[in-house]
Amino acid sequence: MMNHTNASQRLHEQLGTLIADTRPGDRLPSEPRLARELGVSRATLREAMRTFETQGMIRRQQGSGTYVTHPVHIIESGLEVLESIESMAQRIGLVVSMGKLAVEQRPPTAAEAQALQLEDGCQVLFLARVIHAEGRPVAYLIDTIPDHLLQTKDLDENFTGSALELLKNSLVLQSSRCEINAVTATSEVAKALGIQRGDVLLRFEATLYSMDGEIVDYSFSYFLPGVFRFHVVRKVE
Amino acid sequence: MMNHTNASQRLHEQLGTLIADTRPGDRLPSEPRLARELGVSRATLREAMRTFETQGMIRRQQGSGTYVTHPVHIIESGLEVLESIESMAQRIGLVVSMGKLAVEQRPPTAAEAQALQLEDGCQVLFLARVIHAEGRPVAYLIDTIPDHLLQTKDLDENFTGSALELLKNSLVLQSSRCEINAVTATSEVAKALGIQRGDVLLRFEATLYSMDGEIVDYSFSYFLPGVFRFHVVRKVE
DNA sequence: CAGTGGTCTAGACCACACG
DNA sequence: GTGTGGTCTAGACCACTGA
Repeated sequence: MMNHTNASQRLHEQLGTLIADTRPGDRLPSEPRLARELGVSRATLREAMRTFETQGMIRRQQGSGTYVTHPVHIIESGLEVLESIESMAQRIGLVVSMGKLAVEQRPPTAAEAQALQLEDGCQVLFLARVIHAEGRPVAYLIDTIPDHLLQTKDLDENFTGSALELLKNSLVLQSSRCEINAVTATSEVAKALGIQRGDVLLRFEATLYSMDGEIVDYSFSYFLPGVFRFHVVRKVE
Repeated sequence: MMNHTNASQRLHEQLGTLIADTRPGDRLPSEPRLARELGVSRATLREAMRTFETQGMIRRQQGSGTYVTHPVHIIESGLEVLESIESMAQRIGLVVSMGKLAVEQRPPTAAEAQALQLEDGCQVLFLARVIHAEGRPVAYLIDTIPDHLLQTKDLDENFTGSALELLKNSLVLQSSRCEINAVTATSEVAKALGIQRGDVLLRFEATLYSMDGEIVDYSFSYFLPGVFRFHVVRKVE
């Protein structure tokens, strides 16, 4: 076989069986050791591990080790209806919780001002938080909301991470325009989700409209592939 | 320099300005030379280049060089309606064409048989092709169709790459169920699209239903991020 | 043929986790 | 402190392109 991909493929298979043979929660051998045992360099091994990490089969924790993860139920959702992650998870009996939360009240960036169609001098409430399912980070959500609609003081200890639920309290919402793309994780997002910079993520960029046509929320949502299964029914013609 | 991300960020900025200052179509300095000039190793430089390649700003061609690409018009489409890429492109006045085409008539794999709900002994028509826009590969499409619906002989020289148009000729179609995910390119797909293995792609996995409820097509579509902008309107409640 | 990008190696230093 | 993963380096060999 001249095919030079066989080396990578073989390594991929070896890693796959190793992970399959390891009990969930257990730790894999360290990278230097595993690289030696498999006869490849650490860089190559890490590249091969990336796929499994992306699929959520292993979790790498700096300073501690690489662990085989417990399989996570897949969160499935149609995209036609806007739904919070909690709501999606609840439907399949999955427990989700909010991890790190960052709140800022500040002037909007140029992009935010444009997306929200804000006048000069307005401020926005900025929310960034990690969503966990079964103890693992699975999504990173960023919302930017005009501060005449929502302010820091409106966030109490009952805030679960869903900006949607929060806005529903004081507004009648209409719909969200959501752009879908595939991106690689920046350092910031990678850190929040416990993955590596450069790993692949599904990204939603959305603007939320209230019933009277006002833009009330501009958000970025980053989802771990493998945990979420989003679908849409597309009609012909 | 305490912040270790500053090195990467600075490199990213340097690369960005270099690309911006280079005329589209022109070649960048070679990797070894550029790495020397920027004071980083080739591996680090290549990692930094990956982002720009993903965004379609540069094109790397083995044995030849790295070129700054001409900006491509963005192909925008809503997902509610199933539409061929040609049709999408036509709306914005973009010329698309089919690149490499592979056709097979063979028994289905287990996954294909399950997705298409085929009985034993059936055969399928397998279509894989690259779609180009403005001379650049932008999508890789794979369709699997039961061979009682479509056969190799039905593909004439007028085949443009759209399985949808082909099926419309003989069937009344209803809708498509499309799962959306972010993936990294396999060697096969990377080669077809002229990107690197491991680069990020948007993937649609779809099953197409005819008006009488029969599954008539099972497909995977891989899209270059940056070229396509898919959106969906999500209603509240 | 020389030069390019694609891949891999061995080794190093760092920030971090955990005892 | 010790060992982990995260990152970077210098160098090598390969497949491929194009003169």
